[in-house]
Amino acid sequence: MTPAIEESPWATRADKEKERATKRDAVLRTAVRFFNEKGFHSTSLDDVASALNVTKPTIYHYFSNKDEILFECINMGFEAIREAASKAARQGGSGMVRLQALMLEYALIKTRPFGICVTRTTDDQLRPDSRKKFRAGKREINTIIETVLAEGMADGSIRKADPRIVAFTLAGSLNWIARWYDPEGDLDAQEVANGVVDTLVNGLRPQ
Amino acid sequence: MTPAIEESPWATRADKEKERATKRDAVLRTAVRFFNEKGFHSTSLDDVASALNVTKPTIYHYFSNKDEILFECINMGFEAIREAASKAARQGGSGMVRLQALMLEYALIKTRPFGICVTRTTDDQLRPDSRKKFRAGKREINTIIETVLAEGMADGSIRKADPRIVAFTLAGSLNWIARWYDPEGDLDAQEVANGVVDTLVNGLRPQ
DNA sequence: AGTTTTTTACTGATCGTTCAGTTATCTGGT
DNA sequence: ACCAGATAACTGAACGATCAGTAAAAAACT
Repeated sequence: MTPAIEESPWATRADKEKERATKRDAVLRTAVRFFNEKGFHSTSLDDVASALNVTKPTIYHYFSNKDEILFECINMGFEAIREAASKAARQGGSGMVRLQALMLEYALIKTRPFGICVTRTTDDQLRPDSRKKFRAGKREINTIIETVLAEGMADGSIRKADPRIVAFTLAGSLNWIARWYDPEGDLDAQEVANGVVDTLVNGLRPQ
Repeated sequence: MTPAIEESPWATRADKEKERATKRDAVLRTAVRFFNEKGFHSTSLDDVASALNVTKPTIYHYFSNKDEILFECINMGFEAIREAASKAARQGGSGMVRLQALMLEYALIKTRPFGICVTRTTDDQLRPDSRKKFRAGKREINTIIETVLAEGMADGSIRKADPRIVAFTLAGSLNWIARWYDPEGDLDAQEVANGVVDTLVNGLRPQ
């Protein structure tokens, strides 16, 4: 083993790889902000590049095209939802309890850049290949919700109805947060999440 | 008075104006279908023109630019919602009753082309001027919902909560229909509307 | 003849993408 | 310790395709 030497000014291979990953990540984070703010089509790679103080071709060192950048942003959002789902599943409890936990996390994700990006992206913005994966991802999430719903209806913790329609109703309210939530506004993300989920769980009818 | 003559083969001024209006309308209807299917940016005016068996400059005879076409599509959607709102207001009843009527109509509109277009359009697709009007229209509709909600909460027919959050929750579920409803699917528009509204009114909790 | 409608042919701008080349850093052989 | 070749990071400049939008002429209509 090499003895523990004082700091070397030279980076190790691991350091270099980490730096590359960091830069790649910075591209995604900058890009997703532009996409959410100006829209995908109205964001040029020059916008992203100059915000990072580099030139456009530099971006092509880390990504092979604009489609890939968008797709990876979306994937970050999907991944967050998947984690929320497995966390909710792990915690156990009735269908209703698990669904509520999932919805609260889901709502929070929809106030954050990558989550917002998933909602704001439409099929036509992606190339056929990514579009397929995008659709598959949306179906996957829809299935997760539908499954928990069906379980809750089976165990009596959730009112019985067509799980397909209910799933879309929930997804609609939650996804829509990505279209109206304002971090500068006077409602913070947690208040929004609680409020939306409460409305969905208890409905409009009094009592 | 001119006597009632037999049919003249020449069109009257009114006929000409009507024909022009019909053609203008056809452009909107064709355009909105493309916008909804391929997205605004991915739809070229050549697409629209050739679907109508004319060339692109013909479209410019009826509209001054692409932005105007999109904006008028949106306006048709807004107009439909406004009508639904005033119809619900006219019918009277408790806040809950009027809100339910509004939501059912709203849901149906979101299964139809111009309604879908409103949901699918994002700020960045419009020019500054239309964008302002678009935002104003969205605010207007939001205010309508919030007002009925507040009235229902005041008269006790709707459970009390923050009307802003509840309004967005409802709008989310309803608008989202525009993103998932499939006219070819096995659920018809009325079933979807009933199901979504039922879920929102009664919530997930049993009983 | 004059007006409306439509077309042909073209322009101008945007922007994703690529290419050729520079600099700096790293690696392996001596 | 040194050098040669490879590799990574990055840039300036240009290409190619797509479209929105326009000008001018032809066609249709009254």
